[in-house]
Amino acid sequence: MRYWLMKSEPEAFGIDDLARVGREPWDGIRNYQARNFMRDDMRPGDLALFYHSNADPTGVAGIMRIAGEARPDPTAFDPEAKYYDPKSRQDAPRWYLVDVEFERKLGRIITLAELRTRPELADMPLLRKGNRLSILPVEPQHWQAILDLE
DNA sequence: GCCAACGTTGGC
DNA sequence: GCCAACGTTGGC
Repeated sequence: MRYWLMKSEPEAFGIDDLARVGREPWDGIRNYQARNFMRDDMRPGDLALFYHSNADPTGVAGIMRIAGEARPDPTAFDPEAKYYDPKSRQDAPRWYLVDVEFERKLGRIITLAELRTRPELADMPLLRKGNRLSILPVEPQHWQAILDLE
């Protein structure tokens, strides 16, 4: 089983929203690296940190479970959708999503600022300068170290 | 709201 | 294939 970190702006969709709906298609990803992680490397049962970006505070807010194999992102086909991409066609989908399930909300937000103070997390891709990827793999030892902060 | 970082697009 | 222009992400 692998571990992941997935970012969302809580103003659009946060951990409380996921707690309410239980399960959600993680749509709107329009970055090839992030897509490849979902399509090629994620498996049902994998766990992911739910990370609040562009938030106050920004940081890890909860845990969710990958609930199924990747499938084409239908919002890419919809001209009315915010993330419509005319280059993604039904017979040749360009963008994919995975469904995620709520696992639990953390007792508190583990902030980005706090993660940055931990030497054992220093080599996490999340903390590398300029990294904007919205889906990232997390090493098991980093996963454990983050949850130990809770 | 600003801006650094960085990915994508498209002209050549 | 290069690279300038442009758009987006996301921290602050």
